[in-house]
Amino acid sequence: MFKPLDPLLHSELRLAIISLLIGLQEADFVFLKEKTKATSGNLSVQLDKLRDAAYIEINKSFKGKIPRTTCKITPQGIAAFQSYIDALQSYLNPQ
Amino acid sequence: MFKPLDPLLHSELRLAIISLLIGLQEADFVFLKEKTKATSGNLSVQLDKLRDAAYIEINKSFKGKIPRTTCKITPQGIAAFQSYIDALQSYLNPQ
DNA sequence: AAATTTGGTTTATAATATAAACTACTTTAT
DNA sequence: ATAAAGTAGTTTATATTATAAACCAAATTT
Repeated sequence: MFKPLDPLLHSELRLAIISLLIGLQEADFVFLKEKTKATSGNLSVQLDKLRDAAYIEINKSFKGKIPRTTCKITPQGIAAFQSYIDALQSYLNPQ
Repeated sequence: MFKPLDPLLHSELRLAIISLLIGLQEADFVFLKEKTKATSGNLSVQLDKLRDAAYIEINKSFKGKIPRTTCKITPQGIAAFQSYIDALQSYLNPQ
């Protein structure tokens, strides 16, 4: 009847992050922070959780003197998002 | 960009409860428990939260000698569900 | 009449989300 | 040169939420 919802994606901020990354090749911390309106702390924590699950990759570098954190969705992340949407259907249109 | 997701509905069990009640006129505790696979304790707590938000009404009676708790969605509950689905769209198809 | 089942509620614990405080710089103004 | 303010985060503490375990009262079964 109801498919379980991946708890990692069933979070407003993490879902927003993945939504953005699905459509983009790469996005950096500042961009994600602006788009999601998240606080830095919350964003930092949730990005780590997504990376720990291998849903995204996080790369740290420098743009001149300024640190830059870029994020990229992985194939696992894409698959998880697809499953999440699929599972949601079972709630929106239950049999 | 991203519409906020009503935290009351953004919960696997509460979403399942509302999903069921949307399609039904009324459902009782035992029915909801079977369909959602929730434990009694969890179901009890989440039903109270939905009632506190006036998303559902809870009615207690007896079926013969046995207690019976029935639930019914309210107009506010229906509206909240609609908004939730609408907000979800902003995550599944972000601009 | 003891054990089990039904239909729950309450309470305790674990997990999660969030904000506040902090770190390590860089840039700008004095 | 130094102080103040800004950037880009991380860490830690706290509040909220979800979940399970323990419990209760009555009914039913053995």
